[in-house]
Amino acid sequence: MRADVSVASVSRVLTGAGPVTEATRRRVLEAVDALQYVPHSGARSLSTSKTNTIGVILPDLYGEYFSELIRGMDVAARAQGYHLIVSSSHDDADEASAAIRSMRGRVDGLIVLSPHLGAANLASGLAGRTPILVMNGGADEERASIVVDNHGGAVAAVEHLVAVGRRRIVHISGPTGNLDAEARMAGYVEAMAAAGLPTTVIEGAFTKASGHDAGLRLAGLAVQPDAVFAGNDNMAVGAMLAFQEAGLRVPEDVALVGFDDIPLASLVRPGLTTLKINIAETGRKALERVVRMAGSEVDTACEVVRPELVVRASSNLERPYGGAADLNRTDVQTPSLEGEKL
Amino acid sequence: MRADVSVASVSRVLTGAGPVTEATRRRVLEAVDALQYVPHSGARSLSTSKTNTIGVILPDLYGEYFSELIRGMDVAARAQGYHLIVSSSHDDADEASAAIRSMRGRVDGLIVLSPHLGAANLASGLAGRTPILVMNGGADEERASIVVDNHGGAVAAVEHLVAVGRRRIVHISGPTGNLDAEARMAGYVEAMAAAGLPTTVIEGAFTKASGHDAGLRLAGLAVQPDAVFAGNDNMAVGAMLAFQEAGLRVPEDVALVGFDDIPLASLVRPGLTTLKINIAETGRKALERVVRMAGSEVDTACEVVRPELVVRASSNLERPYGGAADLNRTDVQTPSLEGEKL
DNA sequence: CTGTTAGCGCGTTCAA
DNA sequence: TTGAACGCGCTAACAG
Repeated sequence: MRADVSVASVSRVLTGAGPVTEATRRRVLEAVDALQYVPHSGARSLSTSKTNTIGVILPDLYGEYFSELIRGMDVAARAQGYHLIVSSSHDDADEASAAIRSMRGRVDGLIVLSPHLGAANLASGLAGRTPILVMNGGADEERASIVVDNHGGAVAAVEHLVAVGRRRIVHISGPTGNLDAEARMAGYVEAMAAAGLPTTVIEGAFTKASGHDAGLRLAGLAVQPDAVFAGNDNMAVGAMLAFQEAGLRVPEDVALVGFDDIPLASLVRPGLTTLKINIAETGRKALERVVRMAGSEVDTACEVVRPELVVRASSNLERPYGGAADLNRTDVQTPSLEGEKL
Repeated sequence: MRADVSVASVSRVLTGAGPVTEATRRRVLEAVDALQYVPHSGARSLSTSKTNTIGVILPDLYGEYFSELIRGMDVAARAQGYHLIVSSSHDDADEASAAIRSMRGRVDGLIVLSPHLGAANLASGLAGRTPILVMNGGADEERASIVVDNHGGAVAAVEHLVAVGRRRIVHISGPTGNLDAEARMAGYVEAMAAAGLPTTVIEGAFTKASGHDAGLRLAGLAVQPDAVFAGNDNMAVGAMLAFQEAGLRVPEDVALVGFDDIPLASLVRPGLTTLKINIAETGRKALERVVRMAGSEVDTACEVVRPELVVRASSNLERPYGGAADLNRTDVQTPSLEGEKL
């Protein structure tokens, strides 16, 4: 060794654990500096069985919902001294399951958002005791999870549209098989029934393009709807554009409500009424919980995120430009999240 | 061992290397299945000194530019059997440098986008021979890099605005210290000089909010500009909203050009004229190059991405709704990228 | 307080 | 073809 010390002393100095004399400590740091030595975190992980890394399994990275979520997780991860490893674009359960398996020995915990992964896949996916937090829409009694109150949000959306005088309210749903989508649709159906109104559902795919398609079809109908509740903001924005291209006015002819409150929702004209989920904040919570679980804290709670109705101009005749003030609003309270950088 | 074989045989079966009898091979696979055995990738990495992981160092995850970029990288990574580990929110060189250091032994290569990191920091950051590809705006003679032709793009923007009859063209710049921002501003200044026009620059921060602020200031001027070239789309959109709130019409009163062609650019009304960078595609290329470098292929090339002027309604009186067709367009050619999922 | 030693879980020599 | 031993770089337990 450059500093005439053993590897153990070096380890002690670098990890900060164990007793070291100030003199040797200085010698070690000096040598580290001279040799440009950087510890090999892979080897450290093998020795400590701690990787300080959390894996995130996503269906896809497209759309602002997921990028916001990852941003929230990443900021929290940095604060906790953790790294984030992302894995997306899993089109089926097998792929997602393989992705989970390949994470073994690489992560201390997992956050799973892939709706393809049922409880069975999760159990078979990882042999050891890798903590898993699921956020794929299905409430899980046994496992740590975060779910959005999709049903309640959808009911609030319909009730709002009814309150502003709409009656022919159509729902553009998310894809079948997606639990979030199905819960939102169920809430719509129930609330419409409660209001004594007939239901109409067009299936979308949570994408802007599918919302656009649905909007064009609705605009071409003999009896057009006077309101649309879309399963998410992405589709709502697509539908809004379709309506505008077809010469329909929003909200005068068709009121529009989305779901999620992605950043884009407050930027489109008219501003989009939606059910706000504090996305980045939810990501932060998820990461902090899984980190605690990695510290062998038991956690089988199912946290429910309740979306909040944010009324903007798309469903409100009295607020033509509502939402502009949102530009300077910071949703997440963490100081480091303030402002919006490139 | 469950299958009465040595660890070596198991290794041979699982890695596919080395000679194995069909009989033992079957026994091993059977035991693997029964035991729910999953190889420990961390240990494997230590042994092979291959992590199959690429690290991405970002200044921040905010905004569509970076999420698109990561998406392109992630898709390519999966295709190559690689994982992606992201690390963002490094506000200064020290933090970013620390982030790089903590990646040692964790990744096979690095893609660095932090503009804070000069060549010096990069060199001192990683001791060993971890391949690094830089994309932080500065052309690097020695190192593998991908740079955008910011100067050329800015010149094209100004020439376009001049061609459609604008004269009082103001630039909203990105933050000082950001190399991309500075090159775009330089291109603006040069092109304006070539056209014999006076320059005005307002400094922004690449954020929507800063573009909004700049827009409000410009709208309040005694002599308002008849065109604005913003350093990126984010700021252009912010300025567009500010103009609309101030009662200015785009493009009739003020034409607007952005930079990047983020997905939002074709969605705002009017559609935003911009300099298109195929963001996801650029991310894909970056990942593939760094993976090749990890396979000890030497690469010190500096690839230049030339942005393409996309004219939409924000600078064109004859195309009030230009950009709607973009909804169904797929920028990246990879099949798995088609459509736009939640 | 410090140095020596034994694993962490794998891939990879070598000898059998 | 297979199995036993070694080493990847580090930390944790022990002994000095």
